[in-house]
Amino acid sequence: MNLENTQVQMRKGILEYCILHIISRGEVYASDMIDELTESKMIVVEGTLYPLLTRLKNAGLLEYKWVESKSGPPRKYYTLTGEGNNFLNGLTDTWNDLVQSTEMITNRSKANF
Amino acid sequence: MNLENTQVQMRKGILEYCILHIISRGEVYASDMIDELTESKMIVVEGTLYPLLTRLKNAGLLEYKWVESKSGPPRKYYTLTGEGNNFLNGLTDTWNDLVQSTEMITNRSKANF
DNA sequence: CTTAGTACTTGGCCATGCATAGTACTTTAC
DNA sequence: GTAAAGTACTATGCATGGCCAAGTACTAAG
Repeated sequence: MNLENTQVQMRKGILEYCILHIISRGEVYASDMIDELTESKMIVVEGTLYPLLTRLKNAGLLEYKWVESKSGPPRKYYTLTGEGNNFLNGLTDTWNDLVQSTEMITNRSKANF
Repeated sequence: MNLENTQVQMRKGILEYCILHIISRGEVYASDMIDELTESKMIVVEGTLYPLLTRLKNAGLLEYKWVESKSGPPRKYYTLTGEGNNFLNGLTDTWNDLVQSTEMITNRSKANF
């Protein structure tokens, strides 16, 4: 029961939401996403991201196309499908509800419930 | 890959934080917590709460005392230990960071990244 | 004594994040 | 031409926590 472990647990599911959001803004490939996530302090490693992308693709939320690169192997550039967009909207609601619920609880302590 | 499932995943770890917060405000027993969590739309069922309380107690974050009830069996009234308080503070930071990171990502879509 | 209500317990399932190791392609160096 | 380094993606197996479902135990009402 340490903090690190709880941080991992708190991240669960939220990453999916963040990834979909990033992809919704335009075509990106895995390293782009890792860069942006790291920049936002949402640390993610390859072993987490790639399986997640595969899962989302298999679920029909994403699609990709291969694009050749000048420095290394070709890259998968991802985009959201229509279904992916709907799913993202659902997740947005879920996330907002969750944040609001949590705030409702944590702010009550100040108000001497 | 459905919304419900993701909602469950998103809840992971956050519940722990909410529970500790509720207990930090004063002695409560399980049904009190469920009532408050339900009120805040953070739906929780017995099978989720009780094991969580046991885990937190075994980790030394909580302690309880039995209090007899006039309408049913005695109740476990929980309070935070010193260690529990420290842990709660850590979780507060973690949660705030997570919310901030997520907002950093989700708000960028509006700004035409 | 039986029934209903309240409070707590237990065992097993499942999805996700992660660590780790591995594959495949391209460019550069010799 | 081939060895080394770098980049991008793949695969496997584990740990954790929320949840379902069934079960125990105590009290009060009929």
